Amino acid sequence: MTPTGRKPDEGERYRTILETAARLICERGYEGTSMQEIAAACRMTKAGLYHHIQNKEQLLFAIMNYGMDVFEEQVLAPVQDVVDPVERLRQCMRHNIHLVTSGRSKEVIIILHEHATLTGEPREFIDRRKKRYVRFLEDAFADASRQGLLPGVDPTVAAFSFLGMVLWVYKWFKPDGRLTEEQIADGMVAMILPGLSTPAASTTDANASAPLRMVPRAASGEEPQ
Amino acid sequence: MTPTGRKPDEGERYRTILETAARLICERGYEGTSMQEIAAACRMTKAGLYHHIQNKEQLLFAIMNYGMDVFEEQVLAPVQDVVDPVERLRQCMRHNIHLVTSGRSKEVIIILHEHATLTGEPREFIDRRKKRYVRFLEDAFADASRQGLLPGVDPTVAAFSFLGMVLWVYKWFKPDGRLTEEQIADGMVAMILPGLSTPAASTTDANASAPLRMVPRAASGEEPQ
DNA sequence: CACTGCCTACCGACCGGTAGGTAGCACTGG
DNA sequence: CCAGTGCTACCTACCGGTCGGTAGGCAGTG
Repeated sequence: MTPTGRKPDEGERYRTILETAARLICERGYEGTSMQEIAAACRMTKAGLYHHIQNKEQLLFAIMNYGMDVFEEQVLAPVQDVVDPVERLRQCMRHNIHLVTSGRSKEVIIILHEHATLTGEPREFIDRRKKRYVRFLEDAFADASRQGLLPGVDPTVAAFSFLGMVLWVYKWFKPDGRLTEEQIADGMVAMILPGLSTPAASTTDANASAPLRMVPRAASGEEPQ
Repeated sequence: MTPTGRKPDEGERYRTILETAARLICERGYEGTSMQEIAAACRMTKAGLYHHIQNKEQLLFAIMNYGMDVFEEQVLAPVQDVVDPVERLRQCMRHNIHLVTSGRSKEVIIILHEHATLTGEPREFIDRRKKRYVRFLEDAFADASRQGLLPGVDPTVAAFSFLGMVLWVYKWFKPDGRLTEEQIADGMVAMILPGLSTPAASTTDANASAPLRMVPRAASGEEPQ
């Protein structure tokens, strides 16, 4: 095929399998989705699917790792160099809410929902990756608290409160509902990260410390539904 | 039955079935728990179990309704007559966190986790019961906002933020971990419900309006696992 | 006798997973 | 140029086991 050496697949096929499986598992749950259904959705037979993966559990593990990759790239990486801890948390919150509401990454939703499905070493591996995010938030809250920018709440409680608010969104958000992603982000930022009174749109006014690293993300896809 | 009224069971057997099934489903998920396992845990055969219930879905529905009953009795009822909206939210938050952390009501955890498992009319029925709680919180936040006691965030966003913080706890709380239920409650109250600086222990100081209705529940079981 | 509460024994469907075969391609030696 | 070899990407057919659910019986109690 294509003598210049392209080879169209090279793991690309594998990634579409992960995405297809993620879509189904996100809709019906891990235990509620059969390998048969996943194979059919990939337009394959079950045996064909098993040519690419080892077993169902490893498939879930791969999906979750893929989801963690996406998360770290879209939420963590863009903000980790922001100097002001409160601004860091604000931007982080916005990115995280966007990730959950955009509905583009079913893998992330699966990580959230199937938090107790994996066991043993794979479970611990994913938990370690999650824990890194918790630590990141704890540090930011501790920083902010030390600088007197936020009331001194236990950083762990603060971090999990942040996470709860933001991640719970996947349970109730409707893309065509009354609330837009921006309204939710603005509201939640206002609730636990005081500061700027008009936080949306022009984020360029307040962060005197880290004017770089502003995310371009907006303006792309994101149709209602 | 039995005109003198005794009849040892009278639905008591049914309730222990619900509780046993809830324990298993809470641990392994709805789809991951077989009727065989539930029957065995009730020290019955599967056919024996089916003598008491109609089918698996109806069993889940019954568990969820039972959970909503417990929730309304332990969280909603004790606080709904508190006049000050912020104090109402504070007490509500504490009761709700207690319900989730005490681990006594697996049914409530199932309601949280299996939010998309039921379909059709049963699903809508449970959703309607949940919606009542959301409305209760929205009203409280709107009240507080109108009285200038809280910053004016959209009441729906505020309500779901409250819920996210509080309910997400089921995903990470460890009874024998560093954080106690009280520390979590104090921290979360401090984060979104400003006011009293030492809020724990004596809840008798703030509610000038409804000194009754305080729950006795405490002091019983609740070992650190 | 009727009824409750539970049993044994079984149903068809489906589960995750595999054995073994094959079509199509790239590469090689002659 | 082309047969042979090896490999990838699938397939059909099947495995033992389990799923949710049921028919029908039977012992105990009123």
